[in-house]
Amino acid sequence: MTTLVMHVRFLSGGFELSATIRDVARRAGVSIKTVSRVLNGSPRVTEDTRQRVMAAIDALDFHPNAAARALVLRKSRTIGLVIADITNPFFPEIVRGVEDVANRHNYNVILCNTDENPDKERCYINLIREKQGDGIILAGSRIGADEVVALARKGIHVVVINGDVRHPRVGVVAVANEERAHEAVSHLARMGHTRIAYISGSPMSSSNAERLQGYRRGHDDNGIPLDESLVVQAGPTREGGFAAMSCLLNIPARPTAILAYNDLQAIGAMEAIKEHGLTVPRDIAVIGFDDIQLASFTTPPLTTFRMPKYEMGMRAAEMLIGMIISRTVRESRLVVDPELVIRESCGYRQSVLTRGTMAAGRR
Amino acid sequence: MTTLVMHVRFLSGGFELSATIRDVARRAGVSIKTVSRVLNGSPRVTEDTRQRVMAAIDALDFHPNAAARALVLRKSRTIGLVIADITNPFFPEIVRGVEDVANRHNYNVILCNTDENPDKERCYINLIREKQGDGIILAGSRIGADEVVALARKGIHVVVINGDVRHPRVGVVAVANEERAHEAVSHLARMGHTRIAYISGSPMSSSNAERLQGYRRGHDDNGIPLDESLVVQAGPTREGGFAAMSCLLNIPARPTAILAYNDLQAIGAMEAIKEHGLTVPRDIAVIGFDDIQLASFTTPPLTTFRMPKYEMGMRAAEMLIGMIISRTVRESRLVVDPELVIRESCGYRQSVLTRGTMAAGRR
DNA sequence: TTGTAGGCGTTATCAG
DNA sequence: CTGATAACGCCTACAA
Repeated sequence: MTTLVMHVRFLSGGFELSATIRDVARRAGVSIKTVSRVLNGSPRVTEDTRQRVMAAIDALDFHPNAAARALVLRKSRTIGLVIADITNPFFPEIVRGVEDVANRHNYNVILCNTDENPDKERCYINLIREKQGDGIILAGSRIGADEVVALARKGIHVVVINGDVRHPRVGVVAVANEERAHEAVSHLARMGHTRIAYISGSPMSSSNAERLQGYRRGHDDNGIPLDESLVVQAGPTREGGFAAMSCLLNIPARPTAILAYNDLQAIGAMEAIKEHGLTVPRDIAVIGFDDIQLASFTTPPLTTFRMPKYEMGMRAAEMLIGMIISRTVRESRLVVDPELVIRESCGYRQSVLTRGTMAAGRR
Repeated sequence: MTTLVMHVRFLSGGFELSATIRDVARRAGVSIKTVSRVLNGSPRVTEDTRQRVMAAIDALDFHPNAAARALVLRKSRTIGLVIADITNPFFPEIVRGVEDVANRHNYNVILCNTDENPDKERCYINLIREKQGDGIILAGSRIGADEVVALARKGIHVVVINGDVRHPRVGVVAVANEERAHEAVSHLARMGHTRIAYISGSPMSSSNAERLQGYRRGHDDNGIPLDESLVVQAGPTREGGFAAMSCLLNIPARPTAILAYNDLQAIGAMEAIKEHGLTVPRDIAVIGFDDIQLASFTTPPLTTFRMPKYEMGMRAAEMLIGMIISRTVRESRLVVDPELVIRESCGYRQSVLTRGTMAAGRR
């Protein structure tokens, strides 16, 4: 008893130590466990004592120590959200969707930007594990599917957004990437295009691989010869798209249509085209992916596939929290099918004639 | 000893328990403390034993439990980042700035969206405290300065971005809001405008209050009569700006110029103006705040004040981590002065004449 | 309804 | 250079 008192005095000399459950118990004249019960909303406690405990709690400005709780409970009510880059307009809504449902379930979100760097991604995943994160959502993941599966095997709950991991213990919010890229090519083919370029994203990206696959299949199915020199890789940014397009503009038989991995690249490409003195869509048609907010503001407005970003984030978080709570995956895979939003960057080639139709097709 | 073995067996029946420092110690044939020393990079350990420990660590796929560490160390290497809404393009870059320096210092970021709801904000702040966050960054805070000071008094490290808290223990990355709003009004006055409206943000926002103040002072200093009916409040969104502008368009003597609390509102306002059959800037000039990416893509491109968003996030994080490490504030206040980026939404009234000049002033 | 004892995984204080 | 042991704050059995 004496040592305890000394100890307390010693510490409070230097710092104002935050109150513990023990202090609350003492002040309320009850046991520690009773306080714990009150904190956890156990019904097995008298209203009277509950009041006393509550009074003590805010008299002492007590806040339960989540670290201590996480230590014994082995759950932190924290999830990790690993994305490529919050600065890419594709992600904020996803993040918001995740955060909203997390918050609703009393979870917190640790945000991690990987810049599509697999090592950074692994590093973050480890950190989340160490922080006892209850689960991880991977969006824009650039590590291998096998690594993700390995995580799941270790008992870590993980949900992948726009990835292609197939494993019963890995939740997936997938996107019909191949089908849509195929659709884009068909759409362009119908308009008479035969030289269609693909501005590719990261080779480590499964969604990119899927789109590329759809792009290739689209050529086959529409009887268009595939010219691999029309596939050029770039970073997932405006700058990347600009650079890629610049290359594309310099090849002898330049493309008449562009499918870009994402809107940012598509926008960059349009800028390059303009700078080259050409016009979109008259000289070159452009189609993107994502439908970020900017897409409807460019000149001309960008034709693109609309991703239900907020919903994807929501679903992923619901899935993850479901896994955490039930320790199982109810529905491990969900496929989102983005819709083609036709704006003016990819009008029909005889665009002047059909202008009215085009305008009606907007929004 | 027996109990221990039984215990382990019992648990491993149900789950694969992750290895602890104790397991590593046993496997490496050293004491727990030695493992701890290796983990923390203490030099007081033989290279030989270090090797053995390291081997044991990855043989067991050991990951130190940050919760346990946080419990004893009273620091979690986690900071809370409380923002209004990641979906508002003003925030992603700030968040990125924060996350980058946090990561560089081995800190993690818990992201919280408050939607400008003070209660939600308080709730998040409490959560961060409970999670033993080492500090908090508030961006777009809507709680009172006194509450922030109270936090600091309790020993919680806090940095406010774009807020007006004055206290030696609160870090602040401030913005010269009043001065810039004043400049905007002066700029408009010089162009001949006398009916300048202000689309206001949240009344709880200190940055809004500052801009409003500058708006008012700008009227005084330029000899323009102030008409309070030209100040209308709205949410910090396109929808908010649209709604506010719609009101403004319906008053008898409608304004000829708009200063909006942020770009999103300004863009919404331009949409309302267009929908009303009027033209920007000929009929109504518009100036925003922030210079979000969209701003340069609108028709016409938006004149606005460029916020160094990434840098603001960086500085805030550096300040916070500095406070955490040194337990003091070296430079508690830093003022950022956004620059007016003149685009076409606010050309000179005789804009046709000076078109060349305007274009030169653009980016 | 309430209280007591022991442990969660790590670090820190002392000895050796 | 290394090791035993007591915290850190909370929760869960079990007892009362």
